[in-house]
Amino acid sequence: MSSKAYQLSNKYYYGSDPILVAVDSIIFGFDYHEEKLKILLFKRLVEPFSGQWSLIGSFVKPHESADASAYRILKELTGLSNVFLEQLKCYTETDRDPGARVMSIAYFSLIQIEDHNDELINLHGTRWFDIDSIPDLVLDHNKMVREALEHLRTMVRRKPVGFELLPNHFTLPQLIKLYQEIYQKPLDDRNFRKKIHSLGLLKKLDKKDKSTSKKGAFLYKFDQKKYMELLEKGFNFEL
Amino acid sequence: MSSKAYQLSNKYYYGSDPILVAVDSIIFGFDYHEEKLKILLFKRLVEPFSGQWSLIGSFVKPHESADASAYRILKELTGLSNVFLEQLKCYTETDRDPGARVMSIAYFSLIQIEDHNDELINLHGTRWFDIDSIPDLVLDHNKMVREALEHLRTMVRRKPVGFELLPNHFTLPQLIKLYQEIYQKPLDDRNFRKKIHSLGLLKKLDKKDKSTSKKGAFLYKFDQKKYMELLEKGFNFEL
DNA sequence: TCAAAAGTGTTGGGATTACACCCATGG
DNA sequence: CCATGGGTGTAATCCCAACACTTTTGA
Repeated sequence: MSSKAYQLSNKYYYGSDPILVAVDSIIFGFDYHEEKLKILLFKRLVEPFSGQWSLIGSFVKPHESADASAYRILKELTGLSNVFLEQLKCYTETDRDPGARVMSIAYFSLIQIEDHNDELINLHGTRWFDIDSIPDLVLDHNKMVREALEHLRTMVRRKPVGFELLPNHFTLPQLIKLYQEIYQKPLDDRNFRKKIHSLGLLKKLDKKDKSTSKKGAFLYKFDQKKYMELLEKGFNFEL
Repeated sequence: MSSKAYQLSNKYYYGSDPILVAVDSIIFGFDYHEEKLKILLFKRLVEPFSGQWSLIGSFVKPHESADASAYRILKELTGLSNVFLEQLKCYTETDRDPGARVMSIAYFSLIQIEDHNDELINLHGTRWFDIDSIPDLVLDHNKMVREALEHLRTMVRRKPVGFELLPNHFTLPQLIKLYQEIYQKPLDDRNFRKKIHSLGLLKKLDKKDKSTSKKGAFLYKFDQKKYMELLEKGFNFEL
Protein backbone atom coordinates (compact mmCIF):
# COMPACT_ATOMS: atom_id res chain seq x y z
CA MET A 1 0.00 0.00 0.00
CA SER A 2 1.55 3.18 -1.17
CA SER A 3 0.49 5.41 1.67
CA LYS A 4 2.74 3.31 3.92
CA ALA A 5 5.84 4.98 2.53
CA TYR A 6 4.30 8.26 3.48
CA GLN A 7 3.46 7.12 7.00
CA LEU A 8 7.00 5.94 7.56
CA SER A 9 8.45 9.33 6.86
CA ASN A 10 6.00 11.11 9.11
CA LYS A 11 7.93 11.08 12.32
CA TYR A 12 6.37 14.19 13.72
CA TYR A 13 3.05 15.37 12.54
CA TYR A 14 0.67 12.77 14.03
CA GLY A 15 -2.94 13.64 13.88
CA SER A 16 -2.56 16.01 10.96
CA ASP A 17 -4.65 15.24 7.94
CA PRO A 18 -3.03 14.61 4.60
CA ILE A 19 -4.77 15.66 1.43
CA LEU A 20 -4.57 14.40 -2.13
CA VAL A 21 -2.67 16.79 -4.36
CA ALA A 22 -2.93 16.91 -8.12
CA VAL A 23 -1.35 19.02 -10.81
CA ASP A 24 -3.30 20.27 -13.83
CA SER A 25 -1.62 22.04 -16.72
CA ILE A 26 -3.07 24.69 -18.96
CA ILE A 27 -1.00 24.16 -22.08
CA PHE A 28 -1.12 26.90 -24.68
CA GLY A 29 -0.08 26.57 -28.28
CA PHE A 30 -0.39 28.91 -31.25
CA ASP A 31 -1.55 27.56 -34.57
CA TYR A 32 -0.25 30.18 -36.94
CA HIS A 33 -1.90 28.74 -39.98
CA GLU A 34 -5.28 29.19 -38.41
CA GLU A 35 -3.98 32.17 -36.41
CA LYS A 36 -5.58 30.74 -33.32
CA LEU A 37 -4.47 30.36 -29.77
CA LYS A 38 -5.26 26.87 -28.51
CA ILE A 39 -5.06 24.75 -25.43
CA LEU A 40 -4.38 21.05 -25.15
CA LEU A 41 -6.97 18.86 -23.44
CA PHE A 42 -7.48 15.17 -22.94
CA LYS A 43 -10.15 12.78 -21.79
CA ARG A 44 -9.99 12.12 -18.10
CA LEU A 45 -8.92 8.59 -17.25
CA VAL A 46 -10.33 8.16 -13.76
CA GLU A 47 -13.71 8.16 -12.11
CA PRO A 48 -15.61 10.25 -11.34
CA PHE A 49 -16.15 11.93 -14.74
CA SER A 50 -13.96 9.45 -16.57
CA GLY A 51 -14.01 10.16 -20.30
CA GLN A 52 -14.91 13.84 -20.02
CA TRP A 53 -12.65 16.59 -21.31
CA SER A 54 -10.11 17.72 -18.77
CA LEU A 55 -6.90 19.61 -18.36
CA ILE A 56 -3.88 17.40 -18.50
CA GLY A 57 -3.02 16.37 -14.99
CA SER A 58 -1.98 13.75 -12.53
CA PHE A 59 -1.74 13.13 -8.84
CA VAL A 60 1.52 14.22 -7.32
CA LYS A 61 3.47 11.15 -6.31
CA PRO A 62 5.14 10.75 -2.94
CA HIS A 63 8.65 11.20 -4.22
CA GLU A 64 8.23 13.97 -6.73
CA SER A 65 7.72 17.68 -6.42
CA ALA A 66 4.68 19.25 -8.05
CA ASP A 67 6.96 20.74 -10.72
CA ALA A 68 8.36 17.31 -11.47
CA SER A 69 4.86 15.93 -11.64
CA ALA A 70 3.75 18.56 -14.13
CA TYR A 71 6.84 17.99 -16.27
CA ARG A 72 6.31 14.25 -16.13
CA ILE A 73 2.75 14.33 -17.37
CA LEU A 74 3.57 16.87 -20.06
CA LYS A 75 6.42 14.70 -21.29
CA GLU A 76 4.24 11.60 -21.30
CA LEU A 77 1.53 13.23 -23.36
CA THR A 78 3.47 15.40 -25.77
CA GLY A 79 7.01 14.05 -25.77
CA LEU A 80 8.27 17.54 -24.95
CA SER A 81 10.71 18.26 -22.20
CA ASN A 82 12.24 21.69 -22.60
CA VAL A 83 9.16 23.76 -22.32
CA PHE A 84 8.00 26.87 -20.56
CA LEU A 85 6.16 25.65 -17.50
CA GLU A 86 5.43 27.56 -14.34
CA GLN A 87 3.19 27.25 -11.37
CA LEU A 88 0.08 29.34 -11.57
CA LYS A 89 -2.16 28.85 -8.58
CA CYS A 90 -3.37 26.28 -6.14
CA TYR A 91 -7.08 25.43 -6.02
CA THR A 92 -8.09 24.23 -2.60
CA GLU A 93 -11.84 24.47 -2.13
CA THR A 94 -12.94 21.49 -0.11
CA ASP A 95 -15.76 20.59 -2.46
CA ARG A 96 -13.99 21.14 -5.76
CA ASP A 97 -13.76 17.40 -6.42
CA PRO A 98 -16.67 15.18 -5.41
CA GLY A 99 -14.38 12.16 -5.54
CA ALA A 100 -12.37 13.21 -2.48
CA ARG A 101 -10.64 16.16 -0.88
CA VAL A 102 -8.17 16.97 -3.63
CA MET A 103 -6.15 20.11 -4.08
CA SER A 104 -4.91 20.97 -7.50
CA ILE A 105 -1.90 23.01 -8.42
CA ALA A 106 -2.47 24.57 -11.81
CA TYR A 107 0.52 24.88 -14.12
CA PHE A 108 0.85 27.26 -17.01
CA SER A 109 2.69 26.07 -20.07
CA LEU A 110 3.58 27.51 -23.47
CA ILE A 111 4.66 25.14 -26.20
CA GLN A 112 5.30 25.14 -29.91
CA ILE A 113 2.53 23.10 -31.44
CA GLU A 114 4.74 21.75 -34.21
CA ASP A 115 7.25 20.32 -31.82
CA HIS A 116 5.07 17.85 -30.14
CA ASN A 117 4.94 14.23 -31.04
CA ASP A 118 1.81 13.49 -33.07
CA GLU A 119 1.88 9.81 -32.25
CA LEU A 120 1.80 10.49 -28.56
CA ILE A 121 -0.95 13.00 -29.04
CA ASN A 122 -3.06 10.46 -30.89
CA LEU A 123 -2.20 7.67 -28.49
CA HIS A 124 -3.50 9.54 -25.48
CA GLY A 125 -6.51 11.09 -27.12
CA THR A 126 -5.39 14.62 -26.51
CA ARG A 127 -6.71 17.41 -28.68
CA TRP A 128 -6.11 21.10 -29.31
CA PHE A 129 -9.07 23.41 -28.76
CA ASP A 130 -9.47 27.04 -29.78
CA ILE A 131 -9.52 29.18 -26.69
CA ASP A 132 -12.86 30.58 -27.77
CA SER A 133 -14.48 27.18 -27.95
CA ILE A 134 -13.35 25.25 -24.93
CA PRO A 135 -15.82 22.49 -24.06
CA ASP A 136 -17.25 21.91 -20.59
CA LEU A 137 -14.45 20.53 -18.53
CA VAL A 138 -14.46 18.46 -15.36
CA LEU A 139 -14.37 20.01 -11.90
CA ASP A 140 -13.15 23.62 -11.83
CA HIS A 141 -11.02 23.28 -14.95
CA ASN A 142 -12.92 25.88 -16.96
CA LYS A 143 -12.16 28.36 -14.22
CA MET A 144 -8.49 27.40 -14.37
CA VAL A 145 -8.47 28.01 -18.10
CA ARG A 146 -10.05 31.44 -17.69
CA GLU A 147 -7.53 32.43 -15.08
CA ALA A 148 -4.62 31.08 -17.10
CA LEU A 149 -5.73 33.09 -20.09
CA GLU A 150 -5.85 36.23 -17.99
CA HIS A 151 -2.42 35.37 -16.72
CA LEU A 152 -1.12 34.99 -20.27
CA ARG A 153 -2.49 38.40 -21.22
CA THR A 154 -0.93 40.05 -18.21
CA MET A 155 2.33 38.25 -18.55
CA VAL A 156 2.90 38.93 -22.21
CA ARG A 157 3.02 42.65 -21.40
CA ARG A 158 5.87 42.17 -18.93
CA LYS A 159 7.94 39.33 -20.31
CA PRO A 160 8.87 38.23 -23.82
CA VAL A 161 7.17 34.87 -23.41
CA GLY A 162 5.24 35.14 -26.63
CA PHE A 163 8.21 33.61 -28.40
CA GLU A 164 7.71 30.34 -26.56
CA LEU A 165 4.66 29.82 -28.73
CA LEU A 166 6.44 30.34 -32.05
CA PRO A 167 8.75 28.06 -33.98
CA ASN A 168 12.48 28.79 -33.78
CA HIS A 169 12.36 30.68 -37.04
CA PHE A 170 9.38 32.90 -37.49
CA THR A 171 8.28 35.93 -39.46
CA LEU A 172 7.13 39.30 -38.19
CA PRO A 173 3.64 38.85 -39.62
CA GLN A 174 3.37 35.65 -37.57
CA LEU A 175 4.52 37.41 -34.45
CA ILE A 176 2.07 40.24 -34.95
CA LYS A 177 -0.76 37.82 -35.48
CA LEU A 178 0.14 35.99 -32.31
CA TYR A 179 0.03 39.17 -30.26
CA GLN A 180 -3.23 40.20 -31.86
CA GLU A 181 -4.71 36.87 -30.97
CA ILE A 182 -3.52 37.09 -27.37
CA TYR A 183 -4.61 40.70 -26.88
CA GLN A 184 -7.77 40.12 -28.88
CA LYS A 185 -7.40 43.38 -30.69
CA PRO A 186 -5.82 44.64 -33.90
CA LEU A 187 -2.35 46.14 -33.56
CA ASP A 188 -0.68 48.77 -35.65
CA ASP A 189 1.75 47.02 -37.91
CA ARG A 190 4.37 49.77 -38.10
CA ASN A 191 4.36 50.61 -34.43
CA PHE A 192 4.61 46.97 -33.50
CA ARG A 193 7.66 46.48 -35.72
CA LYS A 194 9.29 49.62 -34.37
CA LYS A 195 8.78 48.52 -30.79
CA ILE A 196 9.87 44.95 -31.24
CA HIS A 197 13.01 46.03 -33.07
CA SER A 198 13.83 48.56 -30.39
CA LEU A 199 14.03 45.73 -27.85
CA GLY A 200 17.04 44.30 -29.66
CA LEU A 201 15.57 40.86 -29.28
CA LEU A 202 15.36 39.85 -32.90
CA LYS A 203 17.99 38.49 -35.23
CA LYS A 204 17.10 38.76 -38.88
CA LEU A 205 17.99 35.74 -41.00
CA ASP A 206 18.75 35.69 -44.74
CA LYS A 207 15.96 33.28 -45.46
CA LYS A 208 12.45 34.22 -46.34
CA ASP A 209 9.27 32.32 -45.77
CA LYS A 210 7.33 32.41 -48.99
CA SER A 211 4.47 30.22 -47.91
CA THR A 212 2.09 33.10 -47.41
CA SER A 213 3.05 35.63 -50.04
CA LYS A 214 4.90 36.09 -53.27
CA LYS A 215 7.26 38.62 -51.84
CA GLY A 216 8.00 36.44 -48.87
CA ALA A 217 8.58 37.54 -45.29
CA PHE A 218 11.99 37.51 -43.66
CA LEU A 219 12.55 34.90 -41.01
CA TYR A 220 13.85 35.90 -37.61
CA LYS A 221 15.08 34.09 -34.58
CA PHE A 222 15.42 35.66 -31.20
CA ASP A 223 18.61 36.42 -29.42
CA GLN A 224 18.78 33.89 -26.60
CA LYS A 225 20.99 36.05 -24.41
CA LYS A 226 18.84 39.14 -24.78
CA TYR A 227 15.76 37.01 -24.29
CA MET A 228 17.02 35.69 -20.96
CA GLU A 229 17.93 39.19 -19.88
CA LEU A 230 14.47 40.53 -20.66
CA LEU A 231 12.77 37.50 -19.17
CA GLU A 232 14.65 38.21 -15.97
CA LYS A 233 14.14 41.93 -15.70
CA GLY A 234 10.86 42.29 -17.53
CA PHE A 235 9.78 45.07 -19.87
CA ASN A 236 6.76 47.07 -20.68
CA PHE A 237 5.03 45.95 -23.82
CA GLU A 238 1.79 47.86 -23.93
CA LEU A 239 0.34 48.27 -27.37
CA MET B 1 -8.84 9.70 14.40
CA SER B 2 -9.06 12.62 12.14
CA SER B 3 -7.74 11.02 8.98
CA LYS B 4 -10.77 8.75 9.06
CA ALA B 5 -13.02 11.57 7.91
CA TYR B 6 -10.74 11.97 4.99
CA GLN B 7 -10.74 8.27 4.14
CA LEU B 8 -14.49 8.19 4.20
CA SER B 9 -14.81 10.80 1.55
CA ASN B 10 -12.31 9.14 -0.73
CA LYS B 11 -14.64 7.02 -2.77
CA TYR B 12 -12.50 6.95 -5.86
CA TYR B 13 -8.83 7.58 -5.70
CA TYR B 14 -7.55 4.41 -4.00
CA GLY B 15 -3.84 3.97 -4.10
CA SER B 16 -3.10 7.66 -4.51
CA ASP B 17 -0.88 9.16 -1.90
CA PRO B 18 -2.09 12.03 0.21
CA ILE B 19 0.33 14.68 1.36
CA LEU B 20 0.33 17.01 4.33
CA VAL B 21 -0.48 20.57 3.30
CA ALA B 22 0.38 23.63 5.32
CA VAL B 23 -0.13 27.34 4.83
CA ASP B 24 2.52 29.89 5.75
CA SER B 25 1.86 33.61 5.64
CA ILE B 26 4.30 36.36 4.92
CA ILE B 27 2.66 39.24 6.74
CA PHE B 28 3.92 42.71 5.95
CA GLY B 29 3.41 45.78 8.04
CA PHE B 30 4.79 49.30 7.78
CA ASP B 31 6.03 51.05 10.86
CA TYR B 32 5.89 54.66 9.79
CA HIS B 33 7.53 55.99 12.90
CA GLU B 34 10.62 54.00 12.15
CA GLU B 35 9.90 54.19 8.42
CA LYS B 36 10.54 50.50 8.15
CA LEU B 37 8.83 47.68 6.36
CA LYS B 38 8.43 44.71 8.67
CA ILE B 39 7.19 41.18 8.72
CA LEU B 40 5.50 39.29 11.49
CA LEU B 41 7.10 36.07 12.74
CA PHE B 42 6.49 33.69 15.59
CA LYS B 43 8.20 30.82 17.29
CA ARG B 44 7.30 27.49 15.81
CA LEU B 45 5.18 25.34 18.07
CA VAL B 46 5.85 21.86 16.73
CA GLU B 47 8.82 19.57 16.30
CA PRO B 48 11.08 19.46 14.48
CA PHE B 49 12.57 22.94 15.03
CA SER B 50 10.09 23.81 17.75
CA GLY B 51 10.91 27.20 19.23
CA GLN B 52 12.73 28.57 16.17
CA TRP B 53 11.54 31.62 14.30
CA SER B 54 9.06 30.78 11.59
CA LEU B 55 6.46 32.29 9.33
CA ILE B 56 3.01 32.13 10.77
CA GLY B 57 1.36 28.98 9.56
CA SER B 58 -0.74 25.95 10.20
CA PHE B 59 -1.68 22.67 8.62
CA VAL B 60 -4.72 22.87 6.41
CA LYS B 61 -7.57 21.05 8.07
CA PRO B 62 -9.79 18.55 6.29
CA HIS B 63 -12.79 20.80 6.09
CA GLU B 64 -11.25 24.13 5.28
CA SER B 65 -9.78 25.58 2.11
CA ALA B 66 -6.22 26.85 2.19
CA ASP B 67 -7.56 30.42 2.11
CA ALA B 68 -9.72 29.70 5.13
CA SER B 69 -6.76 28.18 6.88
CA ALA B 70 -4.59 31.24 6.27
CA TYR B 71 -7.36 33.55 7.45
CA ARG B 72 -7.92 31.42 10.52
CA ILE B 73 -4.32 31.51 11.67
CA LEU B 74 -3.96 35.21 10.95
CA LYS B 75 -7.09 35.92 12.99
CA GLU B 76 -5.86 33.78 15.85
CA LEU B 77 -2.54 35.55 16.07
CA THR B 78 -3.42 39.14 15.30
CA GLY B 79 -7.14 39.44 15.90
CA LEU B 80 -7.52 40.87 12.41
CA SER B 81 -10.05 39.64 9.93
CA ASN B 82 -10.52 42.12 7.10
CA VAL B 83 -7.06 42.06 5.69
CA PHE B 84 -5.39 41.83 2.37
CA LEU B 85 -4.43 38.20 1.94
CA GLU B 86 -3.70 36.36 -1.26
CA GLN B 87 -2.11 33.15 -2.31
CA LEU B 88 1.45 33.50 -3.45
CA LYS B 89 3.00 30.19 -4.36
CA CYS B 90 3.07 26.57 -3.44
CA TYR B 91 6.33 25.03 -2.23
CA THR B 92 6.45 21.34 -2.97
CA GLU B 93 10.01 20.04 -2.86
CA THR B 94 9.92 16.58 -1.35
CA ASP B 95 12.71 17.29 1.09
CA ARG B 96 11.70 20.75 2.21
CA ASP B 97 10.54 19.50 5.61
CA PRO B 98 12.54 16.75 7.31
CA GLY B 99 9.57 15.97 9.52
CA ALA B 100 7.48 14.55 6.66
CA ARG B 101 6.40 15.20 3.10
CA VAL B 102 4.69 18.53 3.57
CA MET B 103 3.70 21.04 0.95
CA SER B 104 3.29 24.60 1.94
CA ILE B 105 1.11 27.20 0.31
CA ALA B 106 2.61 30.60 0.97
CA TYR B 107 0.21 33.48 1.56
CA PHE B 108 0.97 37.12 1.15
CA SER B 109 -0.63 39.55 3.54
CA LEU B 110 -0.56 43.30 4.09
CA ILE B 111 -1.81 44.67 7.37
CA GLN B 112 -1.85 47.90 9.32
CA ILE B 113 0.47 47.38 12.24
CA GLU B 114 -1.56 49.61 14.57
CA ASP B 115 -4.73 47.64 14.04
CA HIS B 116 -3.59 44.42 15.46
CA ASN B 117 -4.31 43.30 18.94
CA ASP B 118 -1.25 43.73 21.14
CA GLU B 119 -2.46 41.26 23.71
CA LEU B 120 -2.75 38.52 21.13
CA ILE B 121 0.63 39.41 19.73
CA ASN B 122 2.21 39.07 23.15
CA LEU B 123 0.25 35.96 23.99
CA HIS B 124 1.56 34.06 20.99
CA GLY B 125 5.09 35.34 21.09
CA THR B 126 4.90 36.92 17.66
CA ARG B 127 7.26 39.74 16.78
CA TRP B 128 7.79 42.25 14.00
CA PHE B 129 11.15 42.14 12.22
CA ASP B 130 12.68 44.67 9.86
CA ILE B 131 12.84 43.17 6.42
CA ASP B 132 16.55 43.85 6.33
CA SER B 133 17.20 41.86 9.47
CA ILE B 134 15.13 38.72 9.25
CA PRO B 135 16.59 35.95 11.41
CA ASP B 136 17.25 32.42 10.19
CA LEU B 137 13.90 30.81 9.77
CA VAL B 138 12.85 27.19 9.75
CA LEU B 139 12.66 25.13 6.55
CA ASP B 140 12.50 27.20 3.37
CA HIS B 141 10.86 30.18 5.04
CA ASN B 142 13.67 32.60 4.28
CA LYS B 143 13.20 31.81 0.63
CA MET B 144 9.49 32.46 0.96
CA VAL B 145 10.21 35.84 2.51
CA ARG B 146 12.57 36.79 -0.31
CA GLU B 147 10.05 35.81 -2.94
CA ALA B 148 7.24 37.60 -1.14
CA LEU B 149 9.29 40.76 -1.01
CA GLU B 150 9.94 40.56 -4.72
CA HIS B 151 6.24 40.02 -5.20
CA LEU B 152 5.45 43.10 -3.14
CA ARG B 153 7.81 45.20 -5.24
CA THR B 154 6.31 43.97 -8.48
CA MET B 155 2.78 44.23 -7.28
CA VAL B 156 2.97 47.74 -5.91
CA ARG B 157 3.73 48.94 -9.45
CA ARG B 158 0.52 47.46 -10.80
CA LYS B 159 -2.00 47.75 -8.02
CA PRO B 160 -2.66 50.34 -5.34
CA VAL B 161 -1.98 47.87 -2.53
CA GLY B 162 0.41 50.15 -0.71
CA PHE B 163 -2.56 51.64 1.09
CA GLU B 164 -3.24 48.37 2.85
CA LEU B 165 -0.14 49.06 4.91
CA LEU B 166 -1.18 52.54 6.05
CA PRO B 167 -3.70 53.64 8.64
CA ASN B 168 -7.07 54.87 7.40
CA HIS B 169 -5.94 58.45 7.62
CA PHE B 170 -2.43 59.08 6.46
CA THR B 171 -0.27 61.90 5.18
CA LEU B 172 1.54 62.19 1.88
CA PRO B 173 4.97 62.20 3.51
CA GLN B 174 4.05 58.86 5.10
CA LEU B 175 2.91 57.47 1.77
CA ILE B 176 6.10 58.58 0.05
CA LYS B 177 8.23 57.07 2.77
CA LEU B 178 6.38 53.80 2.43
CA TYR B 179 7.04 53.66 -1.29
CA GLN B 180 10.65 54.59 -0.79
CA GLU B 181 11.02 51.81 1.70
CA ILE B 182 9.39 49.27 -0.62
CA TYR B 183 11.35 50.34 -3.70
CA GLN B 184 14.51 50.83 -1.65
CA LYS B 185 15.32 54.05 -3.41
CA PRO B 186 14.63 57.74 -2.96
CA LEU B 187 11.67 59.11 -4.89
CA ASP B 188 11.11 62.59 -6.21
CA ASP B 189 8.67 64.27 -3.91
CA ARG B 190 6.99 66.51 -6.46
CA ASN B 191 6.64 63.87 -9.13
CA PHE B 192 5.25 61.41 -6.64
CA ARG B 193 2.59 63.84 -5.48
CA LYS B 194 1.68 64.73 -9.03
CA LYS B 195 1.29 61.10 -9.99
CA ILE B 196 -0.64 60.01 -6.96
CA HIS B 197 -3.03 62.93 -7.30
CA SER B 198 -3.57 62.19 -10.96
CA LEU B 199 -4.91 58.76 -10.04
CA GLY B 200 -7.88 60.38 -8.32
CA LEU B 201 -7.48 57.97 -5.46
CA LEU B 202 -6.98 60.41 -2.64
CA LYS B 203 -9.48 62.39 -0.62
CA LYS B 204 -7.97 65.27 1.28
CA LEU B 205 -9.30 65.81 4.79
CA ASP B 206 -9.44 69.07 6.74
CA LYS B 207 -7.29 67.71 9.53
CA LYS B 208 -3.56 67.92 9.74
CA ASP B 209 -1.14 65.62 11.46
CA LYS B 210 1.26 67.79 13.41
CA SER B 211 3.20 65.00 15.02
CA THR B 212 6.15 65.32 12.70
CA SER B 213 6.37 69.00 11.90
CA LYS B 214 5.31 72.41 13.02
CA LYS B 215 3.52 73.14 9.81
CA GLY B 216 1.69 69.84 9.88
CA ALA B 217 0.82 67.59 6.95
CA PHE B 218 -2.67 67.19 5.62
CA LEU B 219 -4.35 63.88 6.25
CA TYR B 220 -5.85 61.92 3.39
CA LYS B 221 -7.97 58.87 3.07
CA PHE B 222 -8.41 56.95 -0.10
CA ASP B 223 -11.54 56.71 -2.16
CA GLN B 224 -12.78 53.17 -1.63
CA LYS B 225 -14.66 53.05 -4.92
CA LYS B 226 -11.73 54.29 -6.97
CA TYR B 227 -9.47 51.99 -5.04
CA MET B 228 -11.52 48.94 -5.96
CA GLU B 229 -11.61 50.05 -9.56
CA LEU B 230 -7.84 50.40 -9.75
CA LEU B 231 -7.26 47.19 -7.83
CA GLU B 232 -9.35 45.44 -10.45
CA LYS B 233 -7.93 46.93 -13.59
CA GLY B 234 -4.40 47.73 -12.42
CA PHE B 235 -2.27 50.75 -13.27
CA ASN B 236 1.28 51.57 -14.03
CA PHE B 237 3.12 53.12 -11.15
CA GLU B 238 6.74 53.22 -12.19
CA LEU B 239 8.78 55.79 -10.37
C1' DT C 1 13.47 84.77 14.04
C1' DC C 2 14.87 80.58 12.55
C1' DA C 3 14.93 75.70 11.90
C1' DA C 4 12.49 71.94 10.00
C1' DA C 5 9.23 69.78 7.35
C1' DA C 6 5.30 70.56 3.85
C1' DG C 7 3.97 71.95 -0.26
C1' DT C 8 4.05 73.66 -5.14
C1' DG C 9 5.15 74.26 -11.46
C1' DT C 10 7.74 74.35 -15.48
C1' DT C 11 10.42 72.72 -19.12
C1' DG C 12 12.97 69.52 -22.40
C1' DG C 13 13.42 65.03 -24.15
C1' DG C 14 11.83 60.55 -25.14
C1' DA C 15 8.19 57.61 -26.12
C1' DT C 16 3.81 56.64 -28.19
C1' DT C 17 0.23 57.23 -31.39
C1' DA C 18 -1.85 57.88 -35.80
C1' DC C 19 -1.52 57.49 -40.36
C1' DA C 20 -0.52 56.06 -46.31
C1' DC C 21 2.38 54.63 -49.68
C1' DC C 22 6.03 51.79 -52.21
C1' DC C 23 8.14 47.05 -52.85
C1' DA C 24 8.82 42.42 -54.52
C1' DT C 25 7.20 38.55 -56.74
C1' DG C 26 4.60 34.49 -58.79
C1' DG C 27 1.07 33.58 -61.52
C1' DC D 1 1.19 43.35 -65.44
C1' DC D 2 -1.31 43.01 -61.54
C1' DA D 3 -2.90 41.24 -57.19
C1' DT D 4 -1.22 40.10 -52.76
C1' DG D 5 0.95 40.51 -48.70
C1' DG D 6 5.55 42.69 -46.81
C1' DG D 7 7.81 46.46 -45.54
C1' DT D 8 8.90 51.44 -44.32
C1' DG D 9 8.91 57.09 -41.94
C1' DT D 10 7.17 61.32 -39.98
C1' DA D 11 4.66 64.65 -37.37
C1' DA D 12 1.76 65.72 -33.25
C1' DT D 13 0.99 64.56 -28.69
C1' DC D 14 1.56 62.85 -24.27
C1' DC D 15 4.10 61.41 -20.43
C1' DC D 16 8.04 61.45 -17.48
C1' DA D 17 12.16 63.16 -15.28
C1' DA D 18 14.71 66.70 -13.53
C1' DC D 19 14.96 70.44 -10.83
C1' DA D 20 14.57 74.97 -6.39
C1' DC D 21 12.05 77.86 -3.92
C1' DT D 22 8.12 79.42 -0.72
C1' DT D 23 5.11 78.44 3.28
C1' DT D 24 3.95 77.48 7.97
C1' DT D 25 4.61 77.53 12.72
C1' DG D 26 6.38 76.04 17.37
C1' DA D 27 10.10 76.75 20.07
